[in-house]
Amino acid sequence: MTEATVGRRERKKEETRRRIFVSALQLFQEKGFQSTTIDDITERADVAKGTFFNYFPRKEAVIEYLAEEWLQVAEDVVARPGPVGPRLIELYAGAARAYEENPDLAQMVLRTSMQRFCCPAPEGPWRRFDELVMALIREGQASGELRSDLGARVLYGVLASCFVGALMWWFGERSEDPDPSLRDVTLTQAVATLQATALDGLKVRKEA
Amino acid sequence: MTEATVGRRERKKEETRRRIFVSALQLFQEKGFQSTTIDDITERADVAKGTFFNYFPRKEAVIEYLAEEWLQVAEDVVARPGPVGPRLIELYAGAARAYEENPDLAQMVLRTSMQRFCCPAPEGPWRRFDELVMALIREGQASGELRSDLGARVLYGVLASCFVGALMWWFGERSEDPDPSLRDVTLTQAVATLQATALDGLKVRKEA
DNA sequence: GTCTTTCTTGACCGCAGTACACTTTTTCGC
DNA sequence: GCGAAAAAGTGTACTGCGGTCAAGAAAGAC
Repeated sequence: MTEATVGRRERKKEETRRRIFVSALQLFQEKGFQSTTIDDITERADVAKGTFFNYFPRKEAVIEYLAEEWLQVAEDVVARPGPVGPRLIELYAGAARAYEENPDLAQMVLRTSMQRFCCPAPEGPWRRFDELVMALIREGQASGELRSDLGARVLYGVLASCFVGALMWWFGERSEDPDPSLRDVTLTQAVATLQATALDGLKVRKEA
Repeated sequence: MTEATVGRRERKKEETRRRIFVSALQLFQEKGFQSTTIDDITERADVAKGTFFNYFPRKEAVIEYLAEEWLQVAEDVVARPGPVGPRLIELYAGAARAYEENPDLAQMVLRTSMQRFCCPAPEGPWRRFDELVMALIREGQASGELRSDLGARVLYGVLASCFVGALMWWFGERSEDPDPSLRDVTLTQAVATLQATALDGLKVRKEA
């Protein structure tokens, strides 16, 4: 019963959410976030306007929902065993790959995230991402892999920044440089390069 | 003529812009950016709604205009003689001070800037800030003060990130830590601490 | 004065989000 | 099975705000 009964209603509900979600993302990619109206979305999803708000309280909530899905992937990475360093890198490299696969959507996610990070108390998926990375850093500090003379949150700041920096570099190269070989540098490479600078600062210095 | 005639109209225009600008900032501080309506602003500035859009194409343009004013200060810092390092630091420390003096407004500026940085081609004041810091970095590379094995834009990425990281740390400490002594760490201190990690990566390594 | 240019005005539009009364579908006790 | 309660969906009407626009007022040139 628990399987079949929870079914019908729950299933239909999930299906409707999915239809709205997918329609919205399609339209965002086709016409951009701003130019897509709720009416566009509900028409394509074949539901009434009010139904949209049953599932997503605001238009941006669709983007937040997408962020949540991507976050699932990130959580799997963090849960893996082994040293902290590679997992941290993989976390950001994964984000970079998501970005390359779907720049338009990723940009919307990033833009929304950025806004959230600017306010003292980020909420929802970003708060969880926050805690996720923080836990990973604390683990690294406990195991002696990461330096402990600075607080975990400082290290988190550097790490997050490293990614932001990579993004900026990537955007910069792409828009400024007419050389196509340089323009084709991947974001993943950009993240790797940034490790050579900022990320190194996080590690325990063996020579000093 | 050029002095007296440029007067009347020109003067009134500037005065109207100022009145709208100041009213807007006041209201943003009193009720927040979102909750302030254009009607609120125009009512306080005692002009018609349409007049607002003669001066600021969008609501956020008020924030951009504020950013532009702050940017003037930054440009003076960059123009100063001497080694590049202290000027770079002063640039960000200045921003940090502006932040501490007026957190609410600065947060809005930051939020808007963040959004702009996320798109490949930042425009307006941010583009100029971009060029400003880039020029400073190139100067440092030319004089041998900053490492040249990485492109100027990479270093810029690290530098900008450093500031973002400091902000995140600052927010984090403030919201999480109940210890008031820790909560009173200034953003300027935060920036300084971040230098110990990310910023060091920029410098020419003398021992290696 | 009158002509031209520039600025101001308020009515107007489109869209996000709300409210509500109503229909349809699903669940579940009996 | 059946019928009532609960939940999800529909459609419409409404509010509020960001942003536009055409017509009118003010400033300067002559």
